[in-house]
Amino acid sequence: MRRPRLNSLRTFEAAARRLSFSLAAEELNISQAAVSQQMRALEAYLGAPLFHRHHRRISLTSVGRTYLSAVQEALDRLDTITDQLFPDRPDQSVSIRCSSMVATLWLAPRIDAFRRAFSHIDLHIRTLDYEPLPNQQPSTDFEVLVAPQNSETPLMRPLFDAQILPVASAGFLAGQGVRRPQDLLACNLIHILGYENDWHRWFKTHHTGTVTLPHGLTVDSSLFAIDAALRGDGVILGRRPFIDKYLQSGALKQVFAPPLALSSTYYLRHHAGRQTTRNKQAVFDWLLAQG
Amino acid sequence: MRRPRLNSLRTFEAAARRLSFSLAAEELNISQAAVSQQMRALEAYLGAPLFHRHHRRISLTSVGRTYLSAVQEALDRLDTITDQLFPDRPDQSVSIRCSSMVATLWLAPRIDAFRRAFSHIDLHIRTLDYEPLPNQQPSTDFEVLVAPQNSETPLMRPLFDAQILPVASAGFLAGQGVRRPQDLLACNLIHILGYENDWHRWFKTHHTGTVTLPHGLTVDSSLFAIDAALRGDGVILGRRPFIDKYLQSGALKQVFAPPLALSSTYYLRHHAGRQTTRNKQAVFDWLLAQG
DNA sequence: ACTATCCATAAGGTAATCTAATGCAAAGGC
DNA sequence: GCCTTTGCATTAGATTACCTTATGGATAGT
Repeated sequence: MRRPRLNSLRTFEAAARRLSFSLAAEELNISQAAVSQQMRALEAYLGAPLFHRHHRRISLTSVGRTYLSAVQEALDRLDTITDQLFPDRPDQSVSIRCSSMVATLWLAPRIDAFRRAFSHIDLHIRTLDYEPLPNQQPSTDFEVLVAPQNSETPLMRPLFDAQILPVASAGFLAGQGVRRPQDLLACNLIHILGYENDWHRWFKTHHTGTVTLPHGLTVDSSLFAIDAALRGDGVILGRRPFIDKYLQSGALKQVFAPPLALSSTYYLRHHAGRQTTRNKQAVFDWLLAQG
Repeated sequence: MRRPRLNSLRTFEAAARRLSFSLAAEELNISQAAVSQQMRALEAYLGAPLFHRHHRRISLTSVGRTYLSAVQEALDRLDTITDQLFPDRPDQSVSIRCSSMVATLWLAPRIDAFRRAFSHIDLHIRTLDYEPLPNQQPSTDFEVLVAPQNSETPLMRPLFDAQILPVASAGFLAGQGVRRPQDLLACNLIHILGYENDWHRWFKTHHTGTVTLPHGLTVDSSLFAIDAALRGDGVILGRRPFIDKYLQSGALKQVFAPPLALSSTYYLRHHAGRQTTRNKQAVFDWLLAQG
């Protein structure tokens, strides 16, 4: 006897509130045609038109207006109680742990696209620059981390390869005349806590002979290091693709021609201990595609 | 952010109210497996169990109980306002016009099956024994009527062929010794208003020679005629399949061996003037399959 | 023990729903 | 006025959600 197509009431609410099928479609992340069809079906089911169709706009019929307020009230009530009773729905939020550099320079620029692709999913970002304790229960769904090559498993897939190479501001470089790796030893090298070894690795790879590293500035975050380099405080071991935008804008310059770089692989790890849902899997795949 | 699978709330309401997936499935006309899957999906979505699973029964969790009352209130509200605003939903009811005999002896025995097949559809039966005025707007979706053979069109399909043959109660026949058609002329023939011609047709077909019909009892409805025959008041021209159940039980007997019968075709007509919906089409097909 | 009952699960099919492409009509820009 | 843009309708085809059938496990009743 009674059975409105409940899902289509969500569509009706949006279309009636926005007074536009197109805007409702955008809001619901479906096509305009889908809204049109659903409304046609709903009206056929109810046996009365809900909308007046004008040339380039729609308006509510009298009964449509009445129905809208009733539907809004019922859906509001339902949504409110659902949110109250089930505040954190695992399938509706995704948490990801990564360094502040990854968060700021890789993830943040993609958040807009993320929201477009997954408008109904909350994204929780937790930045932690230190290494996780190996035996600890993971607290996030995903994690972006650096690991040796060939670390790939189904739950830990390569995201991108980072190039680690010396960069500095154009202004800083102009005054130094750096040509060969060993010339760098005379410059202000900027060090990052937790990554102290990188300069050693770099010199070991690209310079033969013993090296005594100058200790100019040491900062505790890659982001600060980049800031310092942008201000012309010295040379950092920058990591592409994070610093690509500064290289493109010319704010930072590569000290040498491309080959003089280290490489390390960033992985995206899926913590299987936590419940794996369809949505999380979709986000996992989307993030990989961004790599 | 928020998006409960609205349709599954209907299932939840039924399952929680009946405290049984099987009974809910029956009520909703879906399989038990479908209920089980929907509840699993809903719980996964909400991130919390709604039911305790016991050995052969389920019970609500505390949060499930709270959710049930909220969902019931919201759905009730929605259903109430929908029924108020749209009292006659064309897709939710089907009307059919037929004679009282067809209604009582053909349709009524099938109503149970109909409700099982279309539990959400209201069936309106209008019995009218007189012929419809040809140029009048049809007031029902379907109509069962007798028409000449070869009357078939896409909108008017043959439902079954009725055999018209003399029958009477066993007790009545025992006292009469009827052997040949003309023996009938000495019996009480029961006539039906509107079908007066049938006896003439029968004698014309199965008896050569002029006939003067005895006029015993005349009733204004086939149902009364059958009643009269059951009481032993005389012989009627009964119509199979309507009287099949009396023949099977022995309450009525065929006066002659089977060949001595007339035949007429009952059709199911679909009134296209009225809105044709998916449901109405399904009912049309179902009725034809019953024929 | 044995049977019947109820829920869970998996595989596969059906039906609902969506998208992409296109049409149409009117409004707004030039 | 003509042209472009905008918004809804419609269709066919693809995709996804949903349902059914079949099966298994567990237990309560016989």
